[in-house]
Parts: sequence; structure tokens; C-alpha cells
Amino acid sequence: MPPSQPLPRDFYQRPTLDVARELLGKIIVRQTNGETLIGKIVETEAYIGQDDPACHAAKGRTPRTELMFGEPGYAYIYFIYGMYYCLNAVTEQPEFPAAVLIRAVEPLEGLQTMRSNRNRRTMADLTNGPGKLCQAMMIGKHQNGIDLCQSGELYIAAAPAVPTADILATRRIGIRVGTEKAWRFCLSGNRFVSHPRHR
DNA sequence: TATACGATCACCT
DNA sequence: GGTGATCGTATAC
Repeated sequence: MPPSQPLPRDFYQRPTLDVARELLGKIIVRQTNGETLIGKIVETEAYIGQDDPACHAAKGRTPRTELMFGEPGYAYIYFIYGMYYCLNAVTEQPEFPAAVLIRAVEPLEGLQTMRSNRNRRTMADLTNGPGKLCQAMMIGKHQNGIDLCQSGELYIAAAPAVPTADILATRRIGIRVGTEKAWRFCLSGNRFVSHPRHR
């Protein structure tokens, strides 16, 4: 039984920075092979429009970025570095290309399966990175374009808002342009946040 | 058709 | 601290 209802589309059809902040503490539900894998979002990054040089849509509308130009609340999953997938939630109104990258989750349910998917012994590095959490939760190209607002094989469920004081804003990670923006958000002190340098 | 590179990770020193 | 793995996408020819 899923923990709660999917977040409504209205949640995503708002300024991306608000969505990125408020996705912290929300629940990713992945139902596959008769099992439910659950993780709490602890780290996000915003990619906002064609004026954001780090946004995939900055170079224009292409088959790859088409989803970002569409309805909010859908999964935009891209393949990177020849081996990893990254999960995004599309935001803002149609025709405005923006999304929130889910960078890390705290595993809550299905730990054994996640661990075997990752082939790791330790819990600590199971889902503390965008590529890692997709590997752990079996999220790949087949899930690209899924509606995150409907209970199904992949969605994001509602959860109480986290205290504003617990939210840390930093520069985005892993990009070479647009690094001046503090558009990365994480739960202060959470052990499943990526990049251990941040306290 | 060819090539350069990336919103990463694991493993090495 | 550094680097190799590995391939879809965009761009150049």
C-alpha cells in the first residue's frame, strides 16, 4: 500500500525554485516486480529555462529535451556519461522548459533490493547521488515521460513540509556553466545528501 | 559518417 | 588529489 497520494500537477506548475525547495521531504515511490521501493527526497537542483546555461533546454528544443517543454509533473530522465540515468520532475507551465533534478534520497523501504541493485554493502552510498538513486530504484529510459502525478510504477507522493530552517541552498554540482546560482537545495545534516563536504 | 562531450561514479594514489 | 568507463546526443563535415 502506497504511503500517500501523488502530488498534484499544480504542485509542479509553479516557479521551479519553489518546487525544488518543497520537493525536499517528499516521497519517491517506485513499484516494480511486485515490490515497492521508497525514498525520501533530501537533495534537489533547479534547472530553469533557456537562459540558464546549465539547463539542457538552453541549446534549444530537441527530441531529448522535448519533455521539458511540455506539461509539468512528468518525469524527464536522461542518460549521462554512457552509464547512468538521472531523474527530473518537469516544472512550470507548458512551453517554459524547466525541471528539478532529484540528486539524492533517503532510502525508506526496499533496502535489500536497492542494495542488490547497487551491488554495495553499505547503506551510506546507496542513493546519495542522482545516478546512484536511479540505479538503486531501477529508474531508466523506460520510465522517461511517466506522469509523476498518477499512482503507478513511478510517482512522487505528498509528505509534510520540512521546516525552512532545515533547508540549505548551495551552488549546483557537476556543471561547468551557471555555477554562480545557488539552485541546489538539501536537508541540512541529512546523511544521505551527496557531496560529503557539505555539512 | 565522424567526433567531442556530458546535470556521474568507483576506484586509484 | 586524479582518471577511466561507456554511449546517446548534438554538431560538424
